[in-house]
Amino acid sequence: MANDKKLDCVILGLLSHEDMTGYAIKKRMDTTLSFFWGASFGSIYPTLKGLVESGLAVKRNVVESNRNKITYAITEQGRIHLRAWLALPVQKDEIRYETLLKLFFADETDEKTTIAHIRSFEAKIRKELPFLRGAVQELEGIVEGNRAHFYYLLTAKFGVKAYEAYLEWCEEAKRLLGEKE
Amino acid sequence: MANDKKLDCVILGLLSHEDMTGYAIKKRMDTTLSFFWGASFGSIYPTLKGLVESGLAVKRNVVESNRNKITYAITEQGRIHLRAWLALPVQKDEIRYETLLKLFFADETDEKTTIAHIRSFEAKIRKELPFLRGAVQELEGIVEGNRAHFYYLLTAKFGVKAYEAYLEWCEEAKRLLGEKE
DNA sequence: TGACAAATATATCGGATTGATATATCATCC
DNA sequence: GGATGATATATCAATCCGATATATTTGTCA
Repeated sequence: MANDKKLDCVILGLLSHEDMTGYAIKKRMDTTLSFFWGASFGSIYPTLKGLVESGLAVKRNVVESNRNKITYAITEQGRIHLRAWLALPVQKDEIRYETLLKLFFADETDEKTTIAHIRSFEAKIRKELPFLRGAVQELEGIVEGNRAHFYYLLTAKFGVKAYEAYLEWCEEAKRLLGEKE
Repeated sequence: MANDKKLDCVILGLLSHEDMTGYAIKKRMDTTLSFFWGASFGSIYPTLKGLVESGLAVKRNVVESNRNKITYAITEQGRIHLRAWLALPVQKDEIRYETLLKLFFADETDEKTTIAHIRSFEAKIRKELPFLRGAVQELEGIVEGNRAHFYYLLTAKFGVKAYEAYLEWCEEAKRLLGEKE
């Protein structure tokens, strides 16, 4: 199995911390990882299937509080795969900001629409920033001696710095759009 | 034709500025738009075909300096489609930073590897920042009265602010990784 | 002038991924 | 008891990327 299927490695990374169900993996994606990565159910479940088939993870039927769950655990082979990927150079870092796309082509629309896009971008950032700041504060307290928490802290700090810069830009963009008229 | 195929709208946006070949569209994606959007040949050519089939663009065989080119132009219908999309709320802004992903799972690897990832991220940003700063400076000179240039300027300013924040984070991350030992 | 690399230009294909949708069970609240 | 929402798994069409193939033109160095 090649090391270039990203989601294989993301899921193995999550499983390296703890055993998880597909649903729990999705939830983690939508919370902790959401500001720098994402994945859908439509990719998570087939990927888990593939990981089991190639021996990188194992499946365990668990009954917990009267509910049947399928929990996945990383294997030694899976850990080797994960480490090999971590050692490879980063292939791609990319942004896909539809807001900037619409802004770039905004000469085809009216200013009101454009300002609305910026405001809604700003609102989204303002809403997410407290969670990132909260994570930083919480992690700074408990990071001593825990490597996993330390790295989580570094990513959260990235998020805070980036989002603060975005908000500064929003102010400037709104000001320039206002002056323009 | 629905308004939810992003690449349709991106290409129509580019064609709203000037007629272009598929190749020129790809080049624009890899330069001006690269820090907030991307597209491959494997999506650009089929999309152009689709745009022509649905009457949003027209194809023109052009002979320029002994070379046969297929140039595409936006139609009035295409402009209507573009404007409708611009008026819709933004569906999704997303980051996919493999660097942050590898950092998040870095407790499975050694510190040397992690620092190397951060350094190479930093190098990439440092390399691209001058282009963005150059664009801002150039555009600030010629922006008067040109709406398209003004919006291009706003996106470039976003890039500069974001990239400067990234570099600050790189310094902090390297420092914290150093102190850790 | 000939050779070779690089840029221009178009096109296709497998595989990865999203977004939507479907199904079902369990927990909670009124 | 019924509604709603969370948990949980799964599939599918549409979309998109990355790699690859092909061919022509331009530029450069010998």
